[in-house]
Amino acid sequence: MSNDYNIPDDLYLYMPSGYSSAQRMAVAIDSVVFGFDGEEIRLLLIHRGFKPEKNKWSLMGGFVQEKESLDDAATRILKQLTGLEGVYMEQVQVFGEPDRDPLERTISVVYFSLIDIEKYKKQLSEDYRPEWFSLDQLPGLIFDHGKMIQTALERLRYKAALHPILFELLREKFTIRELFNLYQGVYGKELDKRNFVRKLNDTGLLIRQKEKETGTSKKGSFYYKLNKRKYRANVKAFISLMPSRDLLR
Amino acid sequence: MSNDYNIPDDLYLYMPSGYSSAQRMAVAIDSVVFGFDGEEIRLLLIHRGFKPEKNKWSLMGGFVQEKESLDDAATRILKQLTGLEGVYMEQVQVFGEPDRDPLERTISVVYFSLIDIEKYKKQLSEDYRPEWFSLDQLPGLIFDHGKMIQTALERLRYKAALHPILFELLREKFTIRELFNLYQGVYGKELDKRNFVRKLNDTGLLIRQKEKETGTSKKGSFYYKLNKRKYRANVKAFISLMPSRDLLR
DNA sequence: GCAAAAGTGTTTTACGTACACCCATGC
DNA sequence: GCATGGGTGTACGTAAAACACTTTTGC
Repeated sequence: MSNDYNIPDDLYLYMPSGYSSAQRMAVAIDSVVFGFDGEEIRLLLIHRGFKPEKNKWSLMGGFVQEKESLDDAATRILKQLTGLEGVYMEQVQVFGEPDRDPLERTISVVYFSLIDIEKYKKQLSEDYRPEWFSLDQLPGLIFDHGKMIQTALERLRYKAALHPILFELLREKFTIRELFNLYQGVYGKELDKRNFVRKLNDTGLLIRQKEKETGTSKKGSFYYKLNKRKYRANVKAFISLMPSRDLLR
Repeated sequence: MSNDYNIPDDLYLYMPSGYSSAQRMAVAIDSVVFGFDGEEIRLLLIHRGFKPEKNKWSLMGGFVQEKESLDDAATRILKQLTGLEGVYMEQVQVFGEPDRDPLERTISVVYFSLIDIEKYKKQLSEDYRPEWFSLDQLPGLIFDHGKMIQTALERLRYKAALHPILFELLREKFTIRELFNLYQGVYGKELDKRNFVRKLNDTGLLIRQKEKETGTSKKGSFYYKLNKRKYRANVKAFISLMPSRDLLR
């Protein structure tokens, strides 16, 4: 018996130099980056130009460094790819099947982030040969990255059904049509424009600008900005712009 | 340059024998076990009988083994403590601050589980000297376990506000009063009994039994069982027994 | 003048909420 | 017969949903 309490070795036990029975594993971050081009929601993937799995696509990822928290690592990796900081980001889930990575046991912490696709298009690091993909045209992905994306998307839908986080995907100025397209795209579902707009106005989150966007219609549509004070107060609150009936399946 | 694409070494790179730049870390599970005694919700902690942090309390935890998935590890650890299998369990979040464990860098994946406190009281492994604690009387906890509990509780509240998972905490037969107490306890909030009961009946999740529970009242109150078929179909759906107004803060 | 998108209102329905009384029983 | 917890019903208000027409302007 190794201790007074009949506790198996694989439980927490302090040893003079590290835990006795813990197997050490590589710990990675994989980042699911969502963007929105005004028409549909898109996902940023990087191209895998080396073997194995050459010519497949991959989430942007990397290993957690020695003195780095998980959030810091996720932030760093997103910045490497997009040049962005201060982006909305959320931990989704950890993936840790023993054989998920054929090379060695690796635990991967998945984050999703929501970025403004237009504003940062040119800041994208070309080192990774990134491309934006439609959700319905995703390519073959390495490892369990397809499942990660699926899980991240479900989480996004879940969260966005109750909290107004999808605003993070829009430019500073946006039209209601864009927002409408965004919600329809995320949920793959037709919405009633009139009810949507009314709910939207009721939130008090929008500030109408004087300028109009004139590219898509003759009449032109007003630009809006987000009321940031109100937004910050409400991200944690329940604000659903989706019909309540069939939120999740 | 180590490769064709100008990719830093801390990104995924296949090397003949493992990843070049990944620091290996211990990967642990910590398990937040909720139970309900008919009156209030409780949390299962184990006593830390050895130094450092002797006389503090701790979540039940352990390390992920070499060929074990995270879910399997969480299942195993719960079984070690409670003897239970087939329990409702959910991954909450990973905690990975660099200094969260003073002995060595350890990533901890937190799960919460919902168990029937009565049924399994006697199956508890005494090796760990476990005790049930009220949420408002939690003792001092090691490391970041206090924060883990806080996060798990928030997740439980979030989830249970929308999905009928709290049934997992009840015995096979239970009274409406117990369920009512449970919801009030989880949210620390007074509810209207009449509205609660009506919503409950509307769900169609309950099957009234012929027997009554007679301990707490002279009239006696009917036992109910969960309609398991309907329950399974609904765990993933939106069914809220909470007032919708002030669900989350 | 007409096509194309923008923008706005009303009616109906359903759900949540507030609220109060009778029932069965053990003592 | 009364105290205790068990169990049920109704009226009201608000919010969601269904539904259609007018406006603007570039061509």
